[in-house]
Amino acid sequence: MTRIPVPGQPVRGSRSGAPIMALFDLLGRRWAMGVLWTLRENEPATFRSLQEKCETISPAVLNKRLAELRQAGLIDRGEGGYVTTDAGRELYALLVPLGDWSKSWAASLPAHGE
Amino acid sequence: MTRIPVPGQPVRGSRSGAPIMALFDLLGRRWAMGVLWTLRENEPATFRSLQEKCETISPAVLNKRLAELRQAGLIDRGEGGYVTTDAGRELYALLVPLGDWSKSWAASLPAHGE
DNA sequence: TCTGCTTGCTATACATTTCATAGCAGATCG
DNA sequence: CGATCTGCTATGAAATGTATAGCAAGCAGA
Repeated sequence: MTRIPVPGQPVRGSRSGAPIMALFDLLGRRWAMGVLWTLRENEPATFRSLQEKCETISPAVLNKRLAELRQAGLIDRGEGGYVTTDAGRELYALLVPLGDWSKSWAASLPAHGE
Repeated sequence: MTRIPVPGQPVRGSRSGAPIMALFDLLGRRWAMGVLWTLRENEPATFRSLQEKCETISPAVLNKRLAELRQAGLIDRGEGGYVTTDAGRELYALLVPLGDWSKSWAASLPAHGE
């Protein structure tokens, strides 16, 4: 099983395991925020539907992220599939402003990268 | 040079390049949020001092993240070292609530993981 | 019960990213 | 000319992620 970053123990980025660093470690894994975002406050989502919504995620990684997010108490498996927990919804709420901000950020960029 | 996720173009997680997905791609790289966090609104930081504050980051990755964050317009190189831009400070401000929340999250976890 | 479909994954092989460490070139001091 | 600090590059190994195939379980209908 994947070892998830635990606050209070050394994590990538902090030997002390400062909560924020543990969180950054957890969320700084490919797709972690994307999955949480996709799950939102919506209906329970099945593994396959999450896979589709995430467009390009591979099942191996999706499975890993789901396991980590569950261990972290952010999501859970319910009747019809995966759902966010209270904690997950709280965290999601904190990501929403990022969504708003990202639009103005996008607008401020050259818009044609490489 | 590292190719950074550009809103409006396909990024990891979205063929459409939705701004939030581009942002998640950028921030979902190891150390990206940690570097931004470490840089805060503080004094300009030198490469070496950032390396120390980040404890375990390797120079190769630090250099890569700095280049990406600069391309993304979040940080810049000033007189005494690296500093956050206005946009970087805006984004940092959005991360602050995560720092607060992470403490209650930490408290709610079994606290002894594996 | 056989066929076909969906579901949640696992297996495999390969590519990319990150880590850890060494060390270099340029600037500054004495 | 050292000695030291700077920002970084080089390198090899390990960890992580990608892409695709496919399996086993659970249903539905015939």
